[in-house]
Amino acid sequence: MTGCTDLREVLAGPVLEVAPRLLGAVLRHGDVAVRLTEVEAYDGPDDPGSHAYRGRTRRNATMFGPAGHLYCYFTYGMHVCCNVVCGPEDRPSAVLVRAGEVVDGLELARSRRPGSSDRDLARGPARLCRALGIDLTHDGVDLAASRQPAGGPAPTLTLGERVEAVSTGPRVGLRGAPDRPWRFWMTGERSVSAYRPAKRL
DNA sequence: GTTGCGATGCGCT
DNA sequence: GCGCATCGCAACA
Repeated sequence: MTGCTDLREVLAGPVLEVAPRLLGAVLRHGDVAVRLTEVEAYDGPDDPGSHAYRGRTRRNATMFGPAGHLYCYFTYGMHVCCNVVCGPEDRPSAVLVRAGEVVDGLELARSRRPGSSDRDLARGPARLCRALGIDLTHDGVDLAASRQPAGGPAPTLTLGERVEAVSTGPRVGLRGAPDRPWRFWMTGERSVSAYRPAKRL
């Protein structure tokens, strides 16, 4: 905890540099903590895969704000996914948190995802949010906030050591710009989401 | 291990 | 209306 300023500073860097640094970081919400093993970069207004591509709307407003905030959105009628907003403030960029390994609060995480194996608890962006208990009410929270707001714990992020073995590849599940190798994961990690190569075309 | 498909509702055009 | 930064389950290898 050296701090919040450090975190904010790191996250305000170029998204393609920030993304790999988030590998190994720990996202905590209350009693449950997840060590991130897979992330995906969304860079600026010119990225056809990004929610910010078509300009600012009510939903993606958080992406246009300062780095270090959590951007949560609802998709596919039933799932919540979350991103860490990063980059300079005038550039809507974010890193989608795709998968991780539960490192604390295992019991609670299991109870939120009954029937799942421990390995699958946070394997996938929507699963990870569910395991952590993150929902749309957490959209816009400041991960580097020094104080917890009243009314319950807020998610926090702690950077880890820089991970050496990082693999990259194309992003997952996008229609636009599937070609950019902006997905990062820890090489050999089994908790990365199952990638469906060569989807429909 | 893989591939295929339906569920489901909000945000945007 | 349409599409979606997905998941879980069923079927198959």
